[in-house]
Formats: sequence, C-alpha cells, structure tokens
Amino acid sequence: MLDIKFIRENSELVKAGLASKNEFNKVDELLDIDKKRRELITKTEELKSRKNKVSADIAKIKREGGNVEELMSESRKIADDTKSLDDELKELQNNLDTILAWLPNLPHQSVPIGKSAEDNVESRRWLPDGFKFENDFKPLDHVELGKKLKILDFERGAKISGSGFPVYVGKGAALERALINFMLNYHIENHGYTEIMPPFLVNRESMKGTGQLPKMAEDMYTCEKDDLFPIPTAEVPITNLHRDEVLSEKELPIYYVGYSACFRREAGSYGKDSKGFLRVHQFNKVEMVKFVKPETSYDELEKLVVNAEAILKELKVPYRILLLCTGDLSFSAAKCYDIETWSPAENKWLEASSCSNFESFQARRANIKFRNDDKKLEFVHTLNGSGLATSRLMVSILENYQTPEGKIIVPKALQRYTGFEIID
RNA sequence: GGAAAGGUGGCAGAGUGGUUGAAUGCGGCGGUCUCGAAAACCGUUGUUCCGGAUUCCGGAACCGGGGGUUCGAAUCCCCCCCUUUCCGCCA
Repeated sequence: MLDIKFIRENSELVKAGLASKNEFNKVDELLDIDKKRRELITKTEELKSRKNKVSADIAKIKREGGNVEELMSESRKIADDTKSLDDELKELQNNLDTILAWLPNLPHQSVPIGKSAEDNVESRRWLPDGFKFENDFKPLDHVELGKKLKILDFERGAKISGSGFPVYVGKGAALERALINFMLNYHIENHGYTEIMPPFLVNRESMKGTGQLPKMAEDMYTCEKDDLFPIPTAEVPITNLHRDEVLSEKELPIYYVGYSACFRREAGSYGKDSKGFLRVHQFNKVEMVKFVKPETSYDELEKLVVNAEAILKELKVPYRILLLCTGDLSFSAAKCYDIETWSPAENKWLEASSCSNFESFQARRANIKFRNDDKKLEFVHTLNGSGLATSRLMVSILENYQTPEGKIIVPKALQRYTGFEIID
C-alpha cells in the first residue's frame, strides 16, 4: 500500500511511477475522494467535540442537582446530525481504501523503464568451467529424461490431481528432497538465516498483507468453507509472521528461510511454456524473507541475490541475472532481480528465482513497524527471494547433468544428501 | 463436532454507565546517587487520523471486529471472529 499522504504531496511522481508500470491511473479520483474525506472529518469532529462538552456538562450539572433537559436535547440533535455525516464518511473511507488496496507499488529510481519482459536488463551471468551452449550430443529434455529414468511421472500426476501436478518417483523424489535440504542448510549455515517451517494455508488477512489480495485473486486456490488460501509462496506466511507487530530495532535485520510447497492456479496461462515442469500448479520452493531498516534495504537486496546465486554456483548450474524493467515488475515490488537458469533442451533461460525489495509497501499493508533512533514508529522494509524454486531448477539440473547415454550425474553438492551419485 | 472460560496499553493485570486513555506491577526513557554499573529513589512513557505550527498546540477516534441502547459505553444488549481448556474424532 502506498501512503495516502505521500500520494497527496507527490501526485505527479506517483502518476509517472504508475504509468511506467502500465498501471491505469486513479490518482486524481483518489485525491478527490481524499479531499472530500478530510473536509468531512473536520466537520464531524467539530460536532463531536461539542457533543463531548455537552455530555461532560450534563454529568456535572446532574451531580449538582441542576436541570439538564435542554442540554440533553441539544446532545440528541448533534447525535442525529453526526450519524448521516458518519455514514457518508465511512463510504468515502471505503472507496479510498479500495483504491489504495488495488494500487501497486512504485518502481525505485534505479529500475529501468520498459514495457515488458523484453526490456529487462541482464546485469550479469555465470557459467560453470567448461560450459558450452552448444552440446556435443542432442540433449533430451527433462520430460523425456524423467520418463526414461522413471523419476518423474507427469501422466499419473494428471490422473490423480490434474495437469501441472508432477509426481516425483524413486531417485527423482530423493533428488528433489536433497535439493531442498541442501538449499535450506546452505542458507542457514552460510548466510545467517533462521529456518521457518510455515503453514501452507493462510487466512485472508495474510494474503492482503503481502499483496496477493485483492488483485491476484484469480491466481490462487481457495478453501471457501474456511476462507483459507493455499499459499502461492512461503513469502506469505513468513512475512505475515510479524503482521501487526512492533519489532525492536535491535532485532533488525531479521533473516528467515523456509521451505514450502507452492500452489498456483496459473489461470489463463495454458499452452505457453506449459510442458512438464515449465508451468505447474504445485511446486517446491525455498524462500528467503528479510525484515530490515529502510536505509539498508537496497544493500540487503543485493545480498539477497548473492545468497541465491551461491546455491547455483555450488550446483554448477549456468545462470544469468536480470534486472526487471518497470513494466515487468510485480504488483508489490519496488525493484526485482530474476535469476534464470539455462535449459539446453529448451535452448533458453528459465526463471528460477525472483528477488525483490518491497520497501514499506507490504509493511504498510501488514502493519509491521519498528521503533527508530528517534523513538518514533516506522514501517520496516521487507524483501524476499527464492533460494530457489526447485521445479525450474530441476529442469536445468537434469538437462545439464545428463550424459550422452541419458543418465544423470548427481551434482557434487547434492551427493551427500542423496546418497547416490548417478541416476540410471 | 460438543462444552466451558476468555479477548483491555510493549508485557502482566485491575476496572460493570459520567474528567477512565484507562489503577497497579514489569519493561522502556530521563534524572539523583556512583569512578562506573547494579540496587534504591524521583519523574516520564500508547496508537491512528484531522487542523494549524519546523522539538509543539488544538480536536477526534481507538479496551478483538461490527451493529444497537443512552445525553453519555471498556462497562448494558445483539451478531461475528479469534484464543485457551476439557470431551469426542484423528495423522
């Protein structure tokens, strides 16, 4: 959520920011409502102030045994007048809140202006020693490998749940489990994160807190009877851990890492890149979440990306880092880096991580504050990044580590977790 | 699913219609004492919004949420939500 005061005082800046995010501009309507709202507040509060005085007088005069009839009827009249104004005010407030809830975050100045993913800027790439984009043999894709080695079963997944619900079998399951454990341990041991194992269902407030609701309602699964939502990312429960809390300055920054299954409806995206793991309704992800002081959040973002990269370097998976342009930035993010890993069979880069700074956008929605040096309450900045999502990463691992015979060498970093070195 | 209890300030915990934004304790902050610290003592200490002023002043609202009664509600009534405990069921 953006601060209404900030919008009021920087309306041109806000308009420009929203436009760069391809966002329909409701700023003028918002400011108009805000103006009416404030006028009405002034009006009703004057009435209420008078009423409070009258009530106090009534109490006093009554104690002294005087007549209060006249005052009581005045108070009654004020109460009547206030009622309709209060209703009007409530409606304005609701309209204001609704617009604010739908308004995305503004891009940071350092974010390149652009319309779509094509305008994203590659900031760096890393390739393992001896890596070549051209293979000496024709690589099998991950679906073919999964089938041949009997480690992935997309067909039976479709039978028991629907398309986009992969089943991991045997060494495939073990590899998946190894990958999750490796990533968690790596962040805990080397990057100072505290592990969180969160609930996979959250309530409506949590979904609003991180910005999934109201805008992305179509993208998520729902449990209507209980008004709960299967999480699309562990970002939701972990960030909401501190919803409605005042954190002490001493405990910042807070670093959490957690594994969760992630559930996404992916409504409307059928047909495009939907083969195998490329687009699924359920996948596994290790997520890093940070709560930090505002002045440090952009340094923390860079560190977050480095933390995610470290995993890929350990796994020796080729990747590149993109700085997303304004038009490709998600609803809540002020700045975001995507990490893409290389798929030799698809012959393209696949998004395996997204690392974002939300500044105070989520903190304002979720009401997460800390007391600053001046003893004043201030919203924290929140960040999160995948560290990483296993599904797309698994594509890159399987395809990059395949032998000409169609076997898979287990990456060295994972071998102590799998207990085997080869899948054949 | 059944039954009971309860939701009050950073925390603990009083408060059943009229200076109660709320006793008391803890914590926090400032001070006295001290070489320093602890202890002790004194003082201070909520949030949000509106209006005006560059440390502030005035006003409004807030005791789980929403309605209602009343001149006046933390306090009375109704609805909802949540938590805890017990029973049942169950991995």
